Amino acid sequence: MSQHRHPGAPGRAGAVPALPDLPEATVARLPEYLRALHNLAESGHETVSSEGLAGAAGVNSAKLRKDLSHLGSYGTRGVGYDLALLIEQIEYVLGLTQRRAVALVGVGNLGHALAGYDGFASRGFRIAALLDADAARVGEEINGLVVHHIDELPRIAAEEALAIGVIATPAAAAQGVADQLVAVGVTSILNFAPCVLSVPEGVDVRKVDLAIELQILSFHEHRKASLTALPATGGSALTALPGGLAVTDTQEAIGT
Amino acid sequence: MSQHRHPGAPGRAGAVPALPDLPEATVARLPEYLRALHNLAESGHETVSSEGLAGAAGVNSAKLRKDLSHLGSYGTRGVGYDLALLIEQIEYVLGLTQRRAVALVGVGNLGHALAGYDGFASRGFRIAALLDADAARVGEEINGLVVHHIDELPRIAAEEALAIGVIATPAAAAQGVADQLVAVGVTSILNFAPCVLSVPEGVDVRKVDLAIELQILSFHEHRKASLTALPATGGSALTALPGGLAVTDTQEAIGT
DNA sequence: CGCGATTTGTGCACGTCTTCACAAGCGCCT
DNA sequence: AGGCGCTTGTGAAGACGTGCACAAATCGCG
Repeated sequence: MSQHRHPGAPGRAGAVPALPDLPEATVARLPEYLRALHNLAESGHETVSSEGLAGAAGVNSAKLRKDLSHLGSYGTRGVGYDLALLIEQIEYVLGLTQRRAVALVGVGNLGHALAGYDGFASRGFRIAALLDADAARVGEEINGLVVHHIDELPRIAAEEALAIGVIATPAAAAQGVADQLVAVGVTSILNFAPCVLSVPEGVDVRKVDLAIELQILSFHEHRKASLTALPATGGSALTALPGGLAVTDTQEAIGT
Repeated sequence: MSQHRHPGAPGRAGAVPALPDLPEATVARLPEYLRALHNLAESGHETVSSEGLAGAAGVNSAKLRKDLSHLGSYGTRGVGYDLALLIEQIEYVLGLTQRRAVALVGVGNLGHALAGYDGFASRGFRIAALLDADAARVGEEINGLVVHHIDELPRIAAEEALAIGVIATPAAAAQGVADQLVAVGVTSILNFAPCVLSVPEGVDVRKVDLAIELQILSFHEHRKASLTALPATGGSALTALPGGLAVTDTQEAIGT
């Protein structure tokens, strides 16, 4: 296929260039590729092979090639991918060429950490507002941003085009906050509260739950322990374990 | 199948009861079911139907039944699932009956938040150690725990059976910390640093990256915007957008 | 005791994701 | 110019996950 569909002119928005609809699994990996590409670019590389990039991103090289092929990407056979071009392509597809405004609701323990996290700014995100329902927290300044009351959300949304809402409140308050975010036009929500949000169709919700991740790991620990215990005598003690990893064929190392 | 294999006697460990090896997707959903079950139990319910539990967990009821069937669970047809029994089963399978010790490395912004997060303790986890490489942070007390230097990891691991390591360091330090954790026998790592860890076989790594989640949402925002722009005149302005969600058939609401 | 209402557990078909293996294409060296 | 080695892009097969639809099982009631 030398006939490319010119998937997008990243330079300037305006002409809508018919985004290819990527498999969801591919979309989830693109940010990882992007990070790896930036790292490689800083190390002075100009091009990279699928093998090299796959290694840096922790995936299979065939998977990587198929992922990139979905966005009609430019790579040259026998050489590899041009770093700058590929970065530009991925950033365009992910919509990172426009700096999106993020509203962070809930300035507790986690909210503080998120407000101070540089990973947001380093990609194309800008925290446009810190909000909280607790009047005692309103006015506090975090990382150069002042905390506003959640009731000011409509006013702020009118001034700034909020793209994404981040919920870092207790579970009990999360649904109400989600409703308020949806009401002012936010259609993408990142939810850190341990609860299920119900939102109208067309609104995307992604959930991050630290406790869930730990429980998944706990399951694998449990399974590994039962596997190593089986070939043993049977009723031996389960006191001190470490020393050398014995397990052999269990699970792949990198989880998704 | 009325012949159950007696999948596990949650009361007491010792006899290893041949954990069924569940599909990974099922394992990832079990913690969510567990949380929903606890909520329902607090509301005074004794039993719950697959439909009811599925609603509370935000999944399809058929999926839920299939998931539960994998762990040979007890439900009674015509009635539903017994809450207490199901909770016990899931907690056993996830290995939450034993309180696992977690070592948290990196007490920066995020580490502070994690150290203060109750979600750990509320499930079967206990932060056994706070560690950091920065001598200025050693000795600081967070949430009743004292920060130790990372070099004390071997000593701490000898005293407590560390089950899980949590890495909340900058990306540059993460691989070194992972190596140290592996060296003292940790076989499960939860990585918050934005980088790929390479670990020996048999070690499980799960990654949580806030920036990646935002970028995935950004993609969907970008796609939604391009979809709503297409049927319009073509070159209209992309200034203020909200007012009413127009998108119809786009994506399911709850992401995984 | 039998019947109907209800709900679980599961066979089956479908869609998505992954992985292999290889042809097509590109650059370099002679 | 021609050949050779290397790398991309992709067809095809297999693994995995999902959802429907229904049989089997249980309870409650007349």
